[in-house]
Amino acid sequence: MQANTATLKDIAEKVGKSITTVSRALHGYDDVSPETRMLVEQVAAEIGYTPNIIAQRLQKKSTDTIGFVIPTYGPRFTDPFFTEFLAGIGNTAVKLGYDILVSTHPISEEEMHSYQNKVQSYRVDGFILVRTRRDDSRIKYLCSINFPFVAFGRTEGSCPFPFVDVDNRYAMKMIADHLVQLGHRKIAFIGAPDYLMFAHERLEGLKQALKEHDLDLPNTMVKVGDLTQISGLKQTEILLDYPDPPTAIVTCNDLMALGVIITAQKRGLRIGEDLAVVGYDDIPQAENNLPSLTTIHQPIYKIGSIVCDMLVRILKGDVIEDQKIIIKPTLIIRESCGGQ
Amino acid sequence: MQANTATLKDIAEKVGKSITTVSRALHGYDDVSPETRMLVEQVAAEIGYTPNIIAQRLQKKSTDTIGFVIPTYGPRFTDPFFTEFLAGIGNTAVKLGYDILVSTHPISEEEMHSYQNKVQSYRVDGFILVRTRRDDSRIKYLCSINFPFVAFGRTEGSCPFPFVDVDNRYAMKMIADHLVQLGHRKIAFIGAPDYLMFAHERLEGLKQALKEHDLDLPNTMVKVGDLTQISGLKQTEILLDYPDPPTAIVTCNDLMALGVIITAQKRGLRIGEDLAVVGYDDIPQAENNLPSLTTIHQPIYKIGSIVCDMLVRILKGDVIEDQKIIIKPTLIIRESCGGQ
DNA sequence: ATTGACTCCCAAAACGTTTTGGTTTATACT
DNA sequence: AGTATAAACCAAAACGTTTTGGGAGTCAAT
Repeated sequence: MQANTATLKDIAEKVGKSITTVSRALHGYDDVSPETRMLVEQVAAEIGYTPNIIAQRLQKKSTDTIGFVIPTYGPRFTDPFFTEFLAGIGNTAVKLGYDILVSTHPISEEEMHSYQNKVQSYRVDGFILVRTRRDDSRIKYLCSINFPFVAFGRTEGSCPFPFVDVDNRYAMKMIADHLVQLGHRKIAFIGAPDYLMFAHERLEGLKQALKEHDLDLPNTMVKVGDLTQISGLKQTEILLDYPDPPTAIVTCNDLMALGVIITAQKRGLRIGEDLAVVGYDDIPQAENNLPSLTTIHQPIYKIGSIVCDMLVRILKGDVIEDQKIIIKPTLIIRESCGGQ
Repeated sequence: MQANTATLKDIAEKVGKSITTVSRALHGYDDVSPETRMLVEQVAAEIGYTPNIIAQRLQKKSTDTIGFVIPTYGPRFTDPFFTEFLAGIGNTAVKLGYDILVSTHPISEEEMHSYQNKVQSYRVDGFILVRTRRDDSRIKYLCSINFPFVAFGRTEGSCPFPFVDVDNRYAMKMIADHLVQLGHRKIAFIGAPDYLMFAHERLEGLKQALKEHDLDLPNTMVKVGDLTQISGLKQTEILLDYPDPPTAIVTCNDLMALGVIITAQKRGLRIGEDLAVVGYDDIPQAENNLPSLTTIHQPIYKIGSIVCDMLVRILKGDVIEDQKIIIKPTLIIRESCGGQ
């Protein structure tokens, strides 16, 4: 069953030196003679020696592994966000010599077990957190035991921790300004559950930005979706059934925005003229859709990469000067709002 | 930095027994008196003992970890397939007590290093392979060293290995029959690079199925995409520019099919009437699209789950009676082919 | 009094690595 | 001749677990 089982001991026997010397030779210590080092390296290559990572980890008391728990919603779970983010952390981690331990978990009580278990059994050195909640038990837990982690997103709790976040309020302000400038006064919002920090921020951001234009965002114009296309589709039905429907719909992510467009098109509305639609994320489809989707671009891949890099630096004991990174997103204006 | 560091030794000291006895008590051996066992369990719970997984692994010489390498294409990589598949293996793995080590890697020379490295340094006990190639160096390598793995998809090589696959030729036959029955004679195909086993099978399957209807699939009617929406979009431009364009376009996945629809719509064609479009995968969007997409449904989540389960059984030394599972997909008829 | 069976326990080895705290030998300096 | 200094090496401990191969004590049957 096993390919390779060469150990330091095997090398030591071949070269007639001790295990200590072999180990030190391979690690570049300077108390090994050049000839010995050469010989050791040669024999190691010859018999195909690869260090046993598990033994190294036991001795170092670290795992060089980063934990990443993907919160899933139901079995038909698919969100472009996660593959792109995963690619970002994955490609960075491999460069820095770290492994990624991924697990998937519905948001639930048990979710915490997943974290606790990984911490307590020394499976990972640190975590990357995503989809932060306003009241986030994961963050509370990790803070309380002082376990290293970096989050994509903030929380409302008081404990300080390193994170990368996108300026959601700024994004909503850009959207509001753009829509108002195009003449819209009746604007609706399809958000996500309010316990999600980013959903809350986007809603509050939109409210505030509209207020600056002396516009109100009444509760009837705020719907809660679940970030899937189909929920965008359904919430739009409700909004468009109003006697006085909105002329613009802003959504919490592109997937839902695509749903909005479909419902509107089914009703014969012309997107960009009868109804303006704005998404959030700038997934690849936003650009190719018909009509193409005006949206907020967040560099997900890059954020994954930054988050991973920060975590590794923390794990290596570096002092992080900039623990709280806030990224300004950009508004990508396309066809779905018309007025071009 | 660390929460918990209780070891067997700590328990042993508290209860005044040896480490051996404590270990055996916790593992349910019957050479421990009931009182001792009770006491050990109580103390363990009290001081919050969790076994050090790394030490266990070193001693057991196994990692209880499954490797999964996601082949990525460029940084804007996002494919709904992978999140759903990952959720399938992830949720199954956690139930069976296995970890998943995910890494992302472009298809390249180095990709093999990623596998070799994980094998040689004892990082994983087995692999799950996906997107198999007709000539697959990963499979050759793992077979040659007799390392456990299960694949989603087959290969053309001769070495036998356990896999789950979808009957691609059967799927294409269903599509061909359906289209021919609707009266189509000029059918085009937008595939994926031919080195991918599933792309090859689907193309060959379509050719063969058409031949049974005395229809030809000329090379001009076969385009190669890269599974992204935008490539579906572009290849369709070419097909529709022909003086004698196809009346139906079959694609290798739904993302490309969505691209086909967009290009056709931009040109003012009515999908389902002027042009029939068929996808493959049945991603959630296929159902919600306007028009909804006729496609082949593959139970990706379930396949992930089965593959994971098979691998774990192999790792545990079970004899697998059914090493080659072939799943019959279903044709989901929706609006994009019309004729309903 | 011995034997055998049974119950309960444990010291030590093993997994493969890195690190600690040396020793030995040769060379150079007083 | 004695003493530093440096170069090259290594035995043993440590990381925390599981397993091996026993041992000691009790009780009942011979």
